Parts: sequence; structure tokens; C-alpha cells
Amino acid sequence: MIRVRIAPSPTGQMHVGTARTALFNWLFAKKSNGVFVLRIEDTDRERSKPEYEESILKGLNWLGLNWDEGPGEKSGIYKGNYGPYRQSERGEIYGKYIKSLLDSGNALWCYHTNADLESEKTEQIEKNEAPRHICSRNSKPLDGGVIRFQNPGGKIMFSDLIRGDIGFDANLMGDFVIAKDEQTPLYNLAAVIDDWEMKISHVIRGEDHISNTPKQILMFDALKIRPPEYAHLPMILGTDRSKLSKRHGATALFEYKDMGYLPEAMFNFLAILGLSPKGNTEILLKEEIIKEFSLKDVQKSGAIFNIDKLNWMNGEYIRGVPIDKLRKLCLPFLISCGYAFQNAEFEWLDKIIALEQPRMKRLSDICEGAALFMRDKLEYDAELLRWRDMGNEEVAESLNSTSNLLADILEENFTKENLEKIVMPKAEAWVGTNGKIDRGRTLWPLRVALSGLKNSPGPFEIMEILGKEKSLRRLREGMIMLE
RNA sequence: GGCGCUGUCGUCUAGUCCGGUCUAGGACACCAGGUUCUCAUCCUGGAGAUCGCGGGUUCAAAUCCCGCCGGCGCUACCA
Repeated sequence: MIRVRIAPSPTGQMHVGTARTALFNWLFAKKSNGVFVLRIEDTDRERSKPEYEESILKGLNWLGLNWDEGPGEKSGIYKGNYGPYRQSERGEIYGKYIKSLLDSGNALWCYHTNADLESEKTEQIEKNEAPRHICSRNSKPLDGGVIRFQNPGGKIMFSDLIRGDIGFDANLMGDFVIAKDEQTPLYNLAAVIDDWEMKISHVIRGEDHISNTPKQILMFDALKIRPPEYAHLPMILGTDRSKLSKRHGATALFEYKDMGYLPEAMFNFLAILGLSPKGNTEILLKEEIIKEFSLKDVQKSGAIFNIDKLNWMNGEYIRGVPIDKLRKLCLPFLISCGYAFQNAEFEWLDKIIALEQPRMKRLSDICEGAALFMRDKLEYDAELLRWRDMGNEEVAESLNSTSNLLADILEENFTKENLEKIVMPKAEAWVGTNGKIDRGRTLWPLRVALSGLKNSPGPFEIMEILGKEKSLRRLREGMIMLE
């Protein structure tokens, strides 16, 4: 039975790296009909915060990475997921193992002072040796103290599912600390115990854990239990190739949600970051991603988080969303930039959204797109109305004649098709000295007067949404600006 | 410093195990042309990688061997 886990520590907002690790674990589990477990590693009581745990659970939920078991009840806020395992609630289990390690002599109390340890370390570094502390039973018992693993030394080898054989010299690691006291294990011990207790078959985690692996294997051996398989994923990098961090921009999953990225796009993007799909397309359905997933195909080197590609991919996903659903997704963004809509206005809003859809890379782009329809008075430079070598009077004349044409159309016939049928013949009637039709003489001033923008959707689409009265008013205002 | 991981277009990668089919393929970004004015979408095309560097083996190396260099990670009573 394949059993995997994601074991984040709630010491910050959910990171995209954590999301990627979770995704790969989830994919591996789904692919092999296994079980995906969520374990909150909150043994560091100082830094762990409930709000960060919530960020993790919600983040997993947002991406659709549901976990398959947990000690708690299925809870409403996480859409029917179980409460997570928390290391802070498993002290008794750890205590049992720590005691057995102490009893068997595989671990012992160490009472060396920080100052002693520090000077020992400095000395070792000066001698170009690996910094490590080897502790013996002769240390003088004082208050405080920590529990150290009695490192038997030797060579440790393990076969990484992504990188192949990796070897370490255990003698270089010294007697590392495994617990603060008999109830409080540190990360490495807690992970070993939980992975065993939870029958985890494969540990799929970030590359930054490679050097923890030999220590964990040593403890598995001391406990006479079998270690899981390991797979270490490459890191997600910032543009300077260092581990993705805040100075590179957004690192929290929810920052991306708040910027208007769709979970489906994020899922797809994260899933192909560091590997490449077989076909020529990288836009893949969730089912296809699961079907194609294989740890063997995962790249070994770190991958830069390429925001350009995410933007493109998000745009692709936005284009695939049905309008009524896209409206629901856009509404919060519209509200946050100060636009409110009644239910009765949704039909009208939908037209705007449909128009902006091919232009959007992020949901937040809808604000800018909707602005030209929402504003009462457009503000732009009259210069913008001029097409090529046209003078102000020519532009005003163009606007005026178009305006006259439009005035004869009934309000209910203000549709893109109708408007086009009536205005286009005028636009095509103007032929330059070179014998070429110059539609721009009609269409450019018209579109600018309607939108106030250098770049915008077409004039007919805009007019359909604006309606007759508003459209004509904007043309008048344009003409006034030219005087 | 020590230990470990890693190195193909700007970026993500295919190819490396089993050397020739690789004048190195795809995706994003970029550039150009086309599609009713601009933008976006869409379509077509283009540019872009002496396969980190140096040796060696071979008729033949991105692919095998050796050396070097670079990048990153870990080096906590954090996880």
C-alpha cells in the first residue's frame, strides 16, 4: 500500500514550495491508489501558530489536494476533510520511543554548555573538520541538558527515487540532538517516529532534506524499524537561482490567489515545473497529470519560478471558464476596486467580462478592463484622437459624421452586428491617394472617443455595452475636446 | 571550511542509462507577417543552446572516462 504524507510546519503562510511538495505527494498517491496524509509538524511551540496551520489547510483545499485521513472529525471549514495529525498532540507516542532509545543506550543525556559546544565547533572548523559533537556518559549532570543520539558511525547509503544512490559518512555527523526532553522530540526524531507509526511508504520532500536523511536512517536502524523509500524534489528557485524567498516576490500561495490566479492554473503550473509533459501542449487536465505522473521523470536540478509562464497559463485557464462562472470569480476583484453590481446588472456585466476574457492574465485584470465602461467621464489627451496625419478638424468631422449615422439607429438595435453593418461601409469608403482603403480614419477616432485609450476592445463591442446614449455622449465629448 | 545535490536556448525542459536517427526537439518569453483601426485572442514564420570548461576513449560523444569550475542546499536545543 502506497502511503505518502505532506509534513509542513505551521511557521508561516503556506509557501508555494510546500504546495508543490504537497502536489507531488498527492499525485503520487492518486496515481497508485494510495493514501495521502497531512501531518502538521508543530513541535516548535515558539514559532508554530494556529493561523499558519489554517493557511496550510486552506491552501491545500484551494488547490484541491484533499487528504485521506486524520484523527479528527470531518470538518466543515475544510470542505469535508479530516482534522489533521498534529505532532503537538502526539507527545505520548514520542515519549515511548525516546525512552526506548535511552534504555537501549542509543541515546543519552548531554549536559555540555552552549559555550563548550560553541568553542568545540569553532575549533573543528578551524581545523577544516566537520563540526560535530561527540558526547560521552562522563559529562557532569546539570540542569537543562538535551538528549543526543549515540551515533554508531559507519557509511550510510540510500537510494533516492529521483537521484539514485546517495552516500554519507555517519562519523561526520556526531551525536546529534534528537530531543529536548523525554516528551519533546526534535524534527528528525519526530519525523522518523511518525513516518513509522503512520506507515508511510514513500517520503517525498524537498531537496533541502537530503542531509537529514542519513540521520533519520540511523534512527530507524537504532529503533530496529524499516525506513521508507525516499525521493527528494528539486527546489523552486528565485530569478537569481537561490531558494525562492520573499525578496523574489510573492512566496505565499494565497498571495497568488489574491492576485487572481486560478487554482487550476496553479495546479497545472506547479505540476509541470521541473518536468516536461510528453506532448506539445503543457495545458493538461488534472486526470492527464495524474496519469502521466512519474517520479522518474522529475528533473534533478532546481527550477526557477517563471512568473511569465504562470501568467500565460492562467490566461489560458481564464479563457476556458464559462462566463457566468468567470463573473463569480471576478466579482470579488471588482468589489475590491470599488465597483458594485446588482443582480439585475449581471447580464450587462457578463458582456464586459466576455469582452475582457481574452485579454486577462489574472482575474484582477478585470478592474482595468471594466473601468472604461464604468467611468462617467473619460480622461485622455485630445492628441490621442488623431489618426496618422489627420488634423483636428478632419478628426472632428470624422466623429461628427459617424455620430450622425449612429443617431439614426434605434437603441434596441445597438448591437455589435448592426453597428458594424452601418458604420463599416462609411469606414471603407475612404480611399487614400495610394488607392488603399483606410478604415482607421473612421474607426480610430471613434474607438478612442469611446474608450479614451490607445489600446482597447473594438468600437462596436464597446458601443453595444455602453448603449446609444452614452456612446453618443462620448463622441460629443471627443468633438468638444478637439475644438 | 565540511558534507551533499546539481550544470542542454533568457526561463522550464526532451534527448544522456543502451555513443551515430541531434545540422539538439517542445513550451513560455521575444521578434516579424496575417486576421475589419489599436490592443488582446487566434494562425503562420523567425531568431535564440560551440549541450559549464579542459583533456581522454572512439571512425563517431550532449551521451562513456578523468580533471577542473560554477550554482544551490545542509552544517540549530528550526522544520
